[in-house]
Amino acid sequence: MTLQDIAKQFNTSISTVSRSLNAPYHVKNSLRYKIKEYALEMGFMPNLVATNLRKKQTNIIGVIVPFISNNFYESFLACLDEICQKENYYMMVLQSLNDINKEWLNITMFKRLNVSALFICLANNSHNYSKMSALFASQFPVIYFDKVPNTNQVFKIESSDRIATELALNQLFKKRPRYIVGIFGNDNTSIVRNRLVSFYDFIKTKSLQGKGIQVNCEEDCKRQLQQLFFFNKDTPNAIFCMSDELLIWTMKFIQRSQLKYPKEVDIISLSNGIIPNYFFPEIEYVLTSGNEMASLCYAFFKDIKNDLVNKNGEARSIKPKYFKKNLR
Amino acid sequence: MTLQDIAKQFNTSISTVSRSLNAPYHVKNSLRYKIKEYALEMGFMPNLVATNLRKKQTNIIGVIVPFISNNFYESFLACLDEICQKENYYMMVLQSLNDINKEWLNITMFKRLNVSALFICLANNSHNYSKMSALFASQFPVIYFDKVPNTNQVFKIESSDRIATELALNQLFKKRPRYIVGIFGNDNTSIVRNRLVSFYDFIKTKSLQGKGIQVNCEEDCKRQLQQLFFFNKDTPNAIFCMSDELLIWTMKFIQRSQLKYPKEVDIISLSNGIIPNYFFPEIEYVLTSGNEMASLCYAFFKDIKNDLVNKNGEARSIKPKYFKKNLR
DNA sequence: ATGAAAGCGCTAACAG
DNA sequence: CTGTTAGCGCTTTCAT
Repeated sequence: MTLQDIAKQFNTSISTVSRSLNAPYHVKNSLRYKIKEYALEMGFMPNLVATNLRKKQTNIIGVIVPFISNNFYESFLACLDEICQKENYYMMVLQSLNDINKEWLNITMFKRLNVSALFICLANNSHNYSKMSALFASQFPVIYFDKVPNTNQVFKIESSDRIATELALNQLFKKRPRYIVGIFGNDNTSIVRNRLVSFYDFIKTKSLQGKGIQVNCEEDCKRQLQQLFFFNKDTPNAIFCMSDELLIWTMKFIQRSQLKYPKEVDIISLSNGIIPNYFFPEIEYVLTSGNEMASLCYAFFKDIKNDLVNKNGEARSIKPKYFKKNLR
Repeated sequence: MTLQDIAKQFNTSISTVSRSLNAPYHVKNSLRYKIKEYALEMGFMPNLVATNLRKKQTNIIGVIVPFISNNFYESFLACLDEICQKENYYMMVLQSLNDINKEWLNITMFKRLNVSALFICLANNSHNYSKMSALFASQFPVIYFDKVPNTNQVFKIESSDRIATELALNQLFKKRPRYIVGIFGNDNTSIVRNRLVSFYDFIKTKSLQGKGIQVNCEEDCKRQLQQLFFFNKDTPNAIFCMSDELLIWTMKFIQRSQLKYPKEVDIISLSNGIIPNYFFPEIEYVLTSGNEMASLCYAFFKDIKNDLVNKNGEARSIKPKYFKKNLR
């Protein structure tokens, strides 16, 4: 069923039908009502592909993340999805699997689909952003979030790694820890680097005993923690985990070693709030939720869109706030 | 940059350019090479929207799931994504949030986008499938998976709830349990019903003592388990969880109550294999992975697609196999 | 208030 | 092997 079909039904033209459905004020009321009713009754659904081709706009917001199945991105996507629905956009998600070739493939896909905007969290070591910025540039906004390029020439929303890390460490600090272990991923992303540096800065400022370890798998994590907890003179009594995944590995170690927390060892994590509640007692954490970042991305997008129209588009960066949870 | 632009560059027609790029055998080699090279160099990307309008085909496989952030769907999506990439399809995911209105919105969206196929796991209590089947019907295949309509008139891939449940219970049975608790969701889905019935059938057949409880939240789960474990004459010594979420709640109870497993209570779960490894010792489980279902969906789709061409399309249903993991 | 017509970028049937 | 042409379904300008 197309506009054509409806037009025939009323012995009128395609334009009139189109106008009845979209720009009501230009069609005689009586006719308009009849057309709308008929369209509704027949379940007419305008072909998006045709509309998009004509309008050169899709109302699709393309999102690229390394993995869909990650607590942080999940919360980001859930929130963005909700916003999009309210605002009459469609969210389309593709994952890069941290593969920069796949990332590029996804980018071109979105370009060819004429998406209205691209929100992207870069794959590790991605250098695609230079090509990409050129590609979309003046046509559609590209907003980088979470893992962002190291340049000021783009729109980006970074995670405030330093603030979140300090918030968590301060929480541990209140309970006068003797020796803090920081557990970090061992990939070379800005996130890991920032959190690691903030960790050591904090340790230094507070004149604490502390050690940051970088682990690449559960086994590695276990090995390093065993070393620290059972083969050292000084036993740590506080742990900071920079992510959910690391928290899981750490908790496996804790349970295996039958260490009591928070009594023998105090634990805090950066998290989007799901995993820490899988354990009893619940783990303290600083909420680094994707929700806020999604809201910021969308707000940023609307802002830029207007700017693009006014030709004032200019690189800017925003940082979200963080909150502590499950505190004792 | 469009075909037009390239055509001008070589003083030739749009068709020749199009053919050079898509149907090489119809263009003189020398010209073809030059055109392809030029297109590559200039980073030409054919407009998908135009192609789709013309071909009435999008190469997008639309997927609707209740939630993206669910271990089972994650594995399904990850696997399907991989397949799609290999086969030159794009996977587009929308979530219904178990809201049948949002589900319907998503369905119409996919319809209007002319997707090549729709894979859908129904929202709880959805009755949209009757309208939907009519909508897509002969045009595109609709494949229902996991939560499927209770009719034989559609293409569907069900989970083999009975087989998976029996596999898990048999594993418990080997260790001669005195009293098995089965923990089930309390939504009225076919999955819950099937697993619950299988549970009781098994208990009966083996003449075991057993009780199935249905819980709707962590608190409820705790309350009911406390009752069974601490306020009853007979204490259960084996637990069967029908899903990951229930396993998490159960483990919270176990840890809180300081029950030892597998010594004091043996635990097994149906799972897609992530959550059971969050605990130490790891929990035994029967793998109900989304991966296999994704493969089956895609294979089914290709099959139906050919059938549709041959006008032999006929409702069929397939069931996947399951495997046990983490066994002791 | 309405219709005719152009055209978004592409493919494919047809003619040569 | 190549160009011309029609048209996918829709929006929008320009007449009337």
